[in-house]
Amino acid sequence: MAKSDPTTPRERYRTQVRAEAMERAWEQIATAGATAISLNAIAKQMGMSGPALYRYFANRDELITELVREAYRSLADTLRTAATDGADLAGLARALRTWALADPQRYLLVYGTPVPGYQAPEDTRAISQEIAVTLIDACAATLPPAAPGSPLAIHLADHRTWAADHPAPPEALALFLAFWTRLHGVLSLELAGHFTGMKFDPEILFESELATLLG
Amino acid sequence: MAKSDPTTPRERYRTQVRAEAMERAWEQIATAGATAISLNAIAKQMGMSGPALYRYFANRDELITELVREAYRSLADTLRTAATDGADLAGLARALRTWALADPQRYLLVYGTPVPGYQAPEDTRAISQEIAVTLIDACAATLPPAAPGSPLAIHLADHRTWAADHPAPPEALALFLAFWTRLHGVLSLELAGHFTGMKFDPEILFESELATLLG
DNA sequence: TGTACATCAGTGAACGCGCGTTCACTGATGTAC
DNA sequence: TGTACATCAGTGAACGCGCGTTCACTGATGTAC
Repeated sequence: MAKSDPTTPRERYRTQVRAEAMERAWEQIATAGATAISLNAIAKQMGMSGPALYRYFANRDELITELVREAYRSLADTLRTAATDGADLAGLARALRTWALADPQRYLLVYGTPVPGYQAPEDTRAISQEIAVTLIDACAATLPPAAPGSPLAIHLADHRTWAADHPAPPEALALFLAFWTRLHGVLSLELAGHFTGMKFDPEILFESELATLLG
Repeated sequence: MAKSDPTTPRERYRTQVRAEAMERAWEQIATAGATAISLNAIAKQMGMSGPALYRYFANRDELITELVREAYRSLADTLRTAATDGADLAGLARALRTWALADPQRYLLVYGTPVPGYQAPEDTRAISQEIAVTLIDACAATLPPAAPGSPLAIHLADHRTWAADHPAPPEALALFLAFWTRLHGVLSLELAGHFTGMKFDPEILFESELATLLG
């Protein structure tokens, strides 16, 4: 049993060190932003030499890719869990905001200004689509029975490959895009600090946008 | 006449070199993002030595500050000119989008993820307020006579210092915030490349959001 | 259980790079008499 | 108009820093007989 177990002690150690490195990477991101991620600095903070980390990551880009993947996965899981627990679109919106506020730089790594010189890998697109599908499901359930066909909805009826060809009515796709972009608008400005100094409460704005979305 | 002119040849030369340095800086931003701005690289591209630029900018932060100021000024002027020429809220929205698409990194420098380690100076707040006031004016003119007092509007009635205590009805302030955050939501995702791959037209989404805003 | 070997984690030195910034200096441009 | 001086632009060398990454090597951990 233990013999056939594919996770040898060495393999377990490897994943452990990788996990700790990514932990430190998140701390570094939280402090100085995604651009500042440095294998040397992470290694130093783990008490080991710079080149040692190259046993665990091929290079800096692979580390960033892993972080992006982890962030996407975390959000996808958060939303899917909420949906499974019976959350409606409003509940998903609040889950999204909670997730974003828990670690602003994690949100911005994925949805903020791209890290210069870094190209996101193809397979994150799959997770991104998974997130979209979860939200489109909730949008379809929220939709009033006879929603009017807006120009956007008409356009989307023929452009739904990005949504994994989700069979929802085009109005649900339109609702999802409004949901996504509006909440991102509030969240990204809030997380980037563009509301600090203005003395109003961003949460009220968020809730107001959400209420408008739900009609 | 020419004697009392305060712009001596030397001063004119100074402003000229400063202008060219900022030109190169914008090119550098367009290529590699705001984080990559480097006095040395700019100097080299101008055919002069690195330290020479320190005659024109106290340090890297002052250059960035000047770029931020220039971006804000450009947007403020663009919107004010459009408003003076009789543009309504929709016209201002399209002027904003045109301005953003003309130089995506310029938009992101101001409204994107903040440059790590850089603190924006106080006086940009004034230009930012000028932009807000221009838009709030247009929002007030767009507002239906008897707009309902949403929770957000009620909240904003007592929190309008950020809008330079604009005397518009709180519903106009609420409309401005929706205007700003929704259009930023679409624009920032578009400029950051989050719609590439999805095959739909972001402009249709932008126009759809705009139509919804105007009721 | 014990020995011989292979695997792999981690080190330190090194390469080349670019950065921000300071400083002493040259040479050209302006100013004052 | 011509000379003497002050101002200022730009240079090259230098400092210290951190980065990504490669490489030859040591030492510990596992594996096979």
